Amino acid sequence: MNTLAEENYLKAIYHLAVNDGNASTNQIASSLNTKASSVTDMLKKLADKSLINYIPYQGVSLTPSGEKIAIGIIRKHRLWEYFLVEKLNFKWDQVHDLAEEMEHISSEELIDRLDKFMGYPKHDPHGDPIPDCHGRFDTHELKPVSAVTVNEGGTISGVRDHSSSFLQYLDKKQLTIGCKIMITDIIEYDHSVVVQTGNKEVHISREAANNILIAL
Amino acid sequence: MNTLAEENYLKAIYHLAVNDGNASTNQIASSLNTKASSVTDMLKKLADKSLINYIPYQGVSLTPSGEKIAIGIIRKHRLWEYFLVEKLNFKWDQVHDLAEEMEHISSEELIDRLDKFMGYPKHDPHGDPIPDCHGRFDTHELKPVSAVTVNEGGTISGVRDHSSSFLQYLDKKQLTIGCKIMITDIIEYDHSVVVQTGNKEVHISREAANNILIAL
DNA sequence: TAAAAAATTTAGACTAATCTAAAAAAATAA
DNA sequence: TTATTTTTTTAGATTAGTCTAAATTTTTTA
Ligand SMILES: [Mn+2]
Ligand SMILES: [Mn+2]
Ligand SMILES: [Mn+2]
Ligand SMILES: [Mn+2]
Repeated sequence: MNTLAEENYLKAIYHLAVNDGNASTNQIASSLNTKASSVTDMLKKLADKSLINYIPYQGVSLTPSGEKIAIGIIRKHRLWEYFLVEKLNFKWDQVHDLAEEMEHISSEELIDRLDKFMGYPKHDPHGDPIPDCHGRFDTHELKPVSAVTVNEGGTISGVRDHSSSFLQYLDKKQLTIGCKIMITDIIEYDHSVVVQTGNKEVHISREAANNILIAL
Repeated sequence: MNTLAEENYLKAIYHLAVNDGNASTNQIASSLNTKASSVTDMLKKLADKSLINYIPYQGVSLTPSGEKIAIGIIRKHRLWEYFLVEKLNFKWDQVHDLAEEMEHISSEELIDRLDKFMGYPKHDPHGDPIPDCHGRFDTHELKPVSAVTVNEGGTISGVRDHSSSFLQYLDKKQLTIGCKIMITDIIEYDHSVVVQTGNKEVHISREAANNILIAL
């Protein structure tokens, strides 16, 4: 099928192109910790395989077959993350790097059986949607806590920052996926936010508020 | 750590050297479906890393650190095979190739947690012993059915041929790991064997009898 | 709109892993 | 023990993926 490097490029392009549908050489290079010249080489290879639309100097987008592969890898990544947390009791801040490796296990049948074994979960430990075996997934809108007004609230359903340090910080503050929260105050001075969670009140920075996503 | 190719070479050398402690270039080449010249190149690399003892023209053996790596890979291979059969309901003839890929997932912690999750199984679906996290495993003697006399019997505890076709054949004859059997007759003409299993009697060739291992 | 800066591609080199063909060493046979 | 065969190693190429440095194109700034 495709090499490990090709799969990583397709996935990176998919994530970068979610917004404007287009990814630049430098964006890809920085997201894969590689050099722009290496990216150019690979873009030619992927274009030859009709997995991306590549116009030199103009950036790239995925073709339908490229997108199908990318979504397949994301499906595997998120299912393995779910497995690691739900079955092997890893913490949500420990699983990403492991899943980066496991997402390249090639068997479709394996991943479909894993999906069934776990009861067809809809979201990974970070709240991200898990594509089903046809590549479909829900894409409901979430709001960053920083965009919510006082006395509004909702359920924590996602994060924008997936770094271990941020996830550990959320654990400590008991702000995890599924928690119902209510914004009780916004400090004018630094835009930090006071949040009611369960019986506790916690105080978080504007930056943290910007990286926590809730469903209203 | 080590590359995928290096891991495969170490594992191949381990399996080949089980008997006489030594593996030849050609043996390694044929077990990895590669050419002798490629093997020579890799042997130099592994010797540089002190993972094998290599004397040109004399074959190789694993050093203690090479053996430790090889056993670690075999542990992963067999634990994943167990997982695939016990948790994902694959058949015993479907899991080897999948495990060939999964055995290279690098995390030790992952495999130790998987081991715990499954209750520290001692044998894989083919009866082969699973090394524990220290690399220890039991090595009790098994006898091929072809070496057993009439009216003797025991429990099927291993196979020498791991091919899908042989495993499917055993499934069909209901000769699977854990079955208690008794040899009721040995045909003089072709050394084929009549075996009592449960309430049935099955007739198997000398070759098949040679590839079924029992504990007395 | 011309100059400067930034982004991207090209040129040329490197490593890991593989191959074929030829040379060398070891094992076997006459 | 010499000749033949088999095994193993060496020599020289190839492919995927990466790099640095230089050239080119695009974008921004003045
Ligand atoms: Mn992840
Ligand atoms: Mn995730
Ligand atoms: Mn196997
Ligand atoms: Mn096995």
